[in-house]
Amino acid sequence: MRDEMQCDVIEVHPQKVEKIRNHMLGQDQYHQLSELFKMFGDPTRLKILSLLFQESLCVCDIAELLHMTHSAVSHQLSVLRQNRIIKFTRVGKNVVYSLDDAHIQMIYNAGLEHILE
Amino acid sequence: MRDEMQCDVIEVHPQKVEKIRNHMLGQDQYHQLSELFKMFGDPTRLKILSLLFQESLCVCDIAELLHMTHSAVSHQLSVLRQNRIIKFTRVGKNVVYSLDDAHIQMIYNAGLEHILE
DNA sequence: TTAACATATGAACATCTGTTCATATGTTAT
DNA sequence: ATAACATATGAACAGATGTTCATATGTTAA
Repeated sequence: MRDEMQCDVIEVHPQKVEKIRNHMLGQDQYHQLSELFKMFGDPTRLKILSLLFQESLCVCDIAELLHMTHSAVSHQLSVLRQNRIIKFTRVGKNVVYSLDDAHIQMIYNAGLEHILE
Repeated sequence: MRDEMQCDVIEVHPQKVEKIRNHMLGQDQYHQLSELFKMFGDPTRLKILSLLFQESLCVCDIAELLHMTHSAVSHQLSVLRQNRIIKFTRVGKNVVYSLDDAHIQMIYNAGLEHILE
């Protein structure tokens, strides 16, 4: 019934624990959720997102705004694309990136509210 | 005026870029924000948070619920504590952890809404 | 077609992250 | 004080992450 944990059954509050366990998400959902939040866990990607909240932009504009190489920006855009945070359309020589989903800005804003107290 | 970027001023849409630049946050704020989101970027920490949304818990209960070693849980709790996501109080032999701020659940829920479409 | 521009991508690299293991600290009951 | 329990912490390690560099792909204009 119990595993090799050190603390005693009496100490662990078993009914409390069982009740909480029933309300947990599935493993896969925690994983999905962490992958989503990882996208917000890097300053470069946050900057890119905050730019795209204002306006759709090409790689070149983003690189200029962030003072970064095109390559570094393109790699991050690729990550954001793969995680369906942003989408893109080709316009002539340029590839224009924009937000894929309104949820994204809500998550960003929820975090921003927190750090601004 | 411009740096060693490859693309031409005409291509970069300079007034568009300047307008957007004025609305950016400071470097430090992007960093703070990314540090905050990093806390949500790991399944173990998400699980711990989702437990604490329901109820304050001691390390032992959390380890039991997550089938993890006390040490691994304690390390993550330490990270969450240092980033002021959770707080703790000692109750006899136990240390009981709980949420530090209502914002935390809002951020989590915003993410959860997104992955649930 | 060729040259020039815009973006993408693979490999390499240094750094960061999360867990484990061993050990230390702190609390309570005896 | 001592033993047993609960938690914390440092070092070490494997795996993930972000940037750079070199190169490839794709588009447009000449």
